[in-house]
Amino acid sequence: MSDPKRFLITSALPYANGPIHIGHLAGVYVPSDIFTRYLRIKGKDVISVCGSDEHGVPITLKARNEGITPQEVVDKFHNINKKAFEDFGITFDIYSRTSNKMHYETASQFFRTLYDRGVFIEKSSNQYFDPETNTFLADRYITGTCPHCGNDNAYGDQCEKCGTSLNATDLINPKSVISGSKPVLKMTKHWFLPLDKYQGWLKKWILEEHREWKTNVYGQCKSWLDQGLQPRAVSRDLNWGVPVPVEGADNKVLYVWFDAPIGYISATRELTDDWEKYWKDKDTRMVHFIGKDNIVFHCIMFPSMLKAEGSYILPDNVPANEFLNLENDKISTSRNWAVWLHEYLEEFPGEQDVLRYVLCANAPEAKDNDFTWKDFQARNNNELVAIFGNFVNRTLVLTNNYFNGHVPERGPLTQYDKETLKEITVLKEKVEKSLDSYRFREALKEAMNIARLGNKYLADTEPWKVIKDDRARVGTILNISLQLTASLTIILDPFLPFSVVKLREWLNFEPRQWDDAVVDPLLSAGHKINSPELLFRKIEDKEIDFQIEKLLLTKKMNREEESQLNPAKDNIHFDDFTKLDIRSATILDAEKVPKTKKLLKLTLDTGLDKRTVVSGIAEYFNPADIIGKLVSVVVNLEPRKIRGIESQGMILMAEENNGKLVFMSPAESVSNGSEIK
RNA sequence: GGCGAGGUAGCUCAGAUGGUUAGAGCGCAGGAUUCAUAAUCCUGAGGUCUGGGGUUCAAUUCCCCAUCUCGCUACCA
Repeated sequence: MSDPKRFLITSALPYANGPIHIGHLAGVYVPSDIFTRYLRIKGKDVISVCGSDEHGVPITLKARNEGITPQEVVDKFHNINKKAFEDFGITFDIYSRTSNKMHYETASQFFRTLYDRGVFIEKSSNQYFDPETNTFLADRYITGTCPHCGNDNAYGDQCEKCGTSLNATDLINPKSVISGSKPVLKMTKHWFLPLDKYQGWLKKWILEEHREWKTNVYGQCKSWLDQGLQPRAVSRDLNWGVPVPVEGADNKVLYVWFDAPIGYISATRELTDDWEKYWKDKDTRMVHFIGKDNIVFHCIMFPSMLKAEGSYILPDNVPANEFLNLENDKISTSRNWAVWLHEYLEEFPGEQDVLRYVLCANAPEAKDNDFTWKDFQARNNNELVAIFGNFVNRTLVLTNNYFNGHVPERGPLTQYDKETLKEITVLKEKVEKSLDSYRFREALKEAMNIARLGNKYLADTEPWKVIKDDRARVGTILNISLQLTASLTIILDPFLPFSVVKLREWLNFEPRQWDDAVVDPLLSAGHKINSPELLFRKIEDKEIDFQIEKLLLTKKMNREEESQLNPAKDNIHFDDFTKLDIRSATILDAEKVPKTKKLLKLTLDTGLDKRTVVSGIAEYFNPADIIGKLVSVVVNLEPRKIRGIESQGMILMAEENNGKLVFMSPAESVSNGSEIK
């Protein structure tokens, strides 16, 4: 691996609609910070940039719900998260935000450059427009009836009941979320980045030149490239975001996926006038730390943008992590299923390193992992306290007791002494090798092995016995133990920065560079050390129980929320009711609609006729099991084509809150075609 | 439905280009030890490597089928 002149580390911009949780940390920020600190202590020219991603529809929706402005929403979370990162020791050189002026300028310029160069395709299409508020409606701003499952509250991009993704124009009875009025279709123009044009280049760049990327990253890219890329819109009709810098583009902003990664550039510009050195010099190595949900944006789209612009460098690697689960459940901001960083910092003050350690040791590098509080406790008590903390404590206490806090002279070395010292070099190189290839868990394990080595060394040499008749030998043993301890302050620096600061104080030892970890001796004989405190404290069962209780409470509240019934709908006239023609019918045949997850094609005997009905129930029923079933069916519903099959009616189902479906069947056998009223 | 990643000891995870007794940490059992936050050190028990086929002298590692988990994406590989 050739050595670049400098590094540019980016960490995924957290979306400013919620606080940071352990999933973010384990997936992105802990590894990126370890990597950055590692490069810094190696004396490399490195900058780490990040910031809040503050645009996009969800933030405007949140603002509307809470009756505040989008700016107020992002101000709140930007400040919370910026502080939480700082307090947690994530050392970004700058934590910026996409709502600031520099970003608007940078993003506009970037767009304009591509625009002037004729990179974009302009396309007009019909989109829903709210005549009352005079705005185009993003998909999320439209609700209506899902054509698949009949849910009345489906969004324009997706029905959350049946999970189908939709086009806003698919919805039956569409309704504007903003005004409640019925939207109308209106022509609107958008700009598309023709990703298909970069397909050939991307294939070569990723599939041939970056085979070393992690399998999850490489596989995902390959999947996209094999499918063939399509032009993708880079603008939206919205008034929250960076305005499209083109005449006649009123109320149009840059789409977030285009806007956000440019945030890395604007953050760098804000940090230093010398920013181009980091973005445009071939001797810079850029690394994107992200979660797996961001892979295509950072490996396909952003590189295409950079390539289209032409003067920028491309990422050298994109070490995306998988996801972290919490106590066997997916972490979810909306369901409050998370360990929030700002809460952790309050509840475990001064114990940043414990969480950093646990999240690194159990990082989801190759597959989704699970965070449990019990594991958190165990790793703290059995590893940090018992291995690292304990070794340090034994060494410093012995030195204070036997040599009054002075580093003793080193006498003649035994073979074992020499091997122990040599092992530091071996382990240091292992840590390096792992970090250089983004294997952080392995790196941490090897670093901890230095403390393990120390414990074993003390157990084998038994200075507390030897002291009775060979004080000089004990001096040598402790000298070597102190050497190990000093090395630890360097090797563990990227992982456990807070502990390392304490340890250095006790050792009375200045910060040193990475390669100094194998300098011998680091502490010269006679050097005075201070008296130590404890590096880590044991975490008690009751603290863990408290955290688990907290999560159980969340579960309970979520359940209560879910079990709340929808309020009754508005009253209707009897006439409206009599318009419905519901009959009993028998299912004659049922088969899965090919290439769908939820749809069954049913043939019914309604007494009046035999007809076909498409129903979104395949997840709950096997076709074979429901043949012969007596059901209720609305027979005068206007026929509708679903997946190319004309559905002539609707089967009545009762739906539990968890989505489970139950047939509304006559309690006793009745003849087909009997009217239900 | 398609595609991608994963399913390895009780738990959390490693296992590059296939090769003699499949690894680590924690947990567990036994022993040693007391300098240390009852921490440490040694030894040991524990796996039909999701299931079923196939290729090969040889497969956890390659191919096919099934199944489960996660992610991406949907008239489309």
